[in-house]
Amino acid sequence: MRVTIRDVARRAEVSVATVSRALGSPDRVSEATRDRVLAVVQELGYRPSPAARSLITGKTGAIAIVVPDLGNPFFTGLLKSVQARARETGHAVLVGDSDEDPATEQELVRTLAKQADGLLLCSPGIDDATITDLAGLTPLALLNRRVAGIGATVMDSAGGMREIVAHLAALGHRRCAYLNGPASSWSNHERLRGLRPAAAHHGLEIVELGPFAPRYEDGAPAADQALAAGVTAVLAYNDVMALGALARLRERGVDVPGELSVTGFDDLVYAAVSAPPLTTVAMPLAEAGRHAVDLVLAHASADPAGRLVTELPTRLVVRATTARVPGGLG
Amino acid sequence: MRVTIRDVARRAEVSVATVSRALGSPDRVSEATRDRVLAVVQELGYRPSPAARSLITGKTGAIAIVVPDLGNPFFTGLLKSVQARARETGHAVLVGDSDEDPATEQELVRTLAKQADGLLLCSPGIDDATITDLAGLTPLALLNRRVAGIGATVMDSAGGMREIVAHLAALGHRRCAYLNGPASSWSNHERLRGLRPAAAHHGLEIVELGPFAPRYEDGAPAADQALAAGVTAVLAYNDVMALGALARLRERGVDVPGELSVTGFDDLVYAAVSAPPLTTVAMPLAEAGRHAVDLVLAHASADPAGRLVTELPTRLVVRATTARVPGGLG
DNA sequence: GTGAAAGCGCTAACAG
DNA sequence: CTGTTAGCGCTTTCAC
Repeated sequence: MRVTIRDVARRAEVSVATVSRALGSPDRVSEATRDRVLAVVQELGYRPSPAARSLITGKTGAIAIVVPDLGNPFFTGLLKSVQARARETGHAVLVGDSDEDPATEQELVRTLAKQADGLLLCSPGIDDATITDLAGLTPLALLNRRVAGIGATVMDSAGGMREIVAHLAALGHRRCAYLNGPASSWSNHERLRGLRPAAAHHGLEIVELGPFAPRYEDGAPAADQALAAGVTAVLAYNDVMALGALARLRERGVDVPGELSVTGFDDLVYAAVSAPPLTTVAMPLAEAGRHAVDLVLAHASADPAGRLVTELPTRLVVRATTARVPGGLG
Repeated sequence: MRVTIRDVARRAEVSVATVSRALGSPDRVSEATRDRVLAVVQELGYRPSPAARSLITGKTGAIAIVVPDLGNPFFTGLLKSVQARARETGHAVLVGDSDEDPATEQELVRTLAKQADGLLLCSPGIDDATITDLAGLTPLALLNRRVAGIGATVMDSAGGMREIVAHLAALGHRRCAYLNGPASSWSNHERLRGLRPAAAHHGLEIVELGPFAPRYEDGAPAADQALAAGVTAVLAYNDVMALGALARLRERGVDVPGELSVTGFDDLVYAAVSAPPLTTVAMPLAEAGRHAVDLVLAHASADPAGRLVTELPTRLVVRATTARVPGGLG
């Protein structure tokens, strides 16, 4: 706004074109000129206007990410790594929080699409058709979701679920409850896709409860229902829900894992401080964020991005909320 | 990029100016014309280019926030409420994570300043002079920090600390450790500003340890030092650190609060699920975020913003990590 | 290697 | 109430 390219040009006694080149393609300017221009740039503290530049190049120098809940450490973990990678590539990051509302989510995408060179979408909520539609607006990369023809970075939920089931089965559990996340959530489907066959395979009966919102507060009613279902283990959709359930169980005097085993999903840092520390599945957040940024940027520059969808591995982390089934053979 | 204002103008058989007005100042266009234009806008899916608009108006329609660590729920809690408020006012939000590094922080501010109408800075790290300098670049609002002449929203750390001290003193503690946050952190100073006089007043001896980085992992060495210091209570700089310390203490078989009391600061959601649930001080994050956005926006539109700095109250939340001093009179 | 000039898409006077 | 016109700050042909 204050110091423009003309100020620099005048002071360096060159044309604005030369200033522009000195900054953008240093090798198309003589060394002497470049040094002089750069010195003036430094002296005046000149920074090109992103808006003006954007108007011409069509690039904004930003990427956007929209998530369902910034209160969930899973998404902020992703955001942190996205921000870091974006910075490395010289991009700013715009963030939108839809508060789990599909309509808001869509509006956010439509708005941010114009303000960013690419958009990362963590959207359990929107339907496939709409996503395909949205993908026409701007380079789009999905996180933890697959939609035909759209680039995505996913983490292996089904595999993680299989590990949980095997773990529980090995501990002698035969009747467990699964606390569903949002019904429309892709991640929830994936959990089920891993859970059901694995349970059948191990002869585990699964009582499905919910759906519940993936919020800490919703862990309480979920825990109550699980208790009423007469199971020996509870598999929660994610850590946040498991943590909420744990708090409720303690409130009701239920011994975890003595009377009831509990598992989460995500391995938030705080899973380690719960009482007791939570058995859960670790998600490769840092890698996923980095990967998704590269994916959307490649797409934005029409690079042949390589694989359209990449699946990153997950890993069971056994802590202290799972134990042998009560009254079992020990 | 694709459908421009001219396309709309042509299709609606009006001039581009009319389209612009129909969108921006609906009351300066006849109802009939407006409806026709709006219909075409709808039909074509036209959205004004933020870059072009920005170039003229000088407004970007975004506000930026830079924080030291997106992995800390304290900052993401703030971010969530900032995002919500920004959306209400029609602004996008840019986020920068400095990873606790002052140099990165400053670079982030300088970059984002050009891309936003205002900037919220959570900067424990940068020195006052630099902040004053930065404030010349763009409307700036500080969060949890006071610098002369600059708008700020702060939460009453000192007051919270006083409450903790009074609580601990009432439980019979006489020798406590304080785990310092970053030495240069304004919040840490504020904690001390509340702590020292209150401790003196209550006849409490304080062993100051650290500084430590306000990260979960740094809770472990902090806990070890506190243990070596032979105190009966440990006051951590914040919850994240307290949670890390708690994990370490459990690892070492120390009974909290039987042998040692522990307090945090911030009241993150996860403070309630720790083992045991953490006694801490609740910070008015939601209100602070909202307030800061309004402050910076008022500043950006040269409104007489009212109070330059607003202090929001904090509140002690007693949970289960504090108890009577061991061997006390019970 | 450098300069002049033409816009990028839009808003804001200024006329009518 | 509506149209014409002049840029916002910059990059990018196109000449020289």
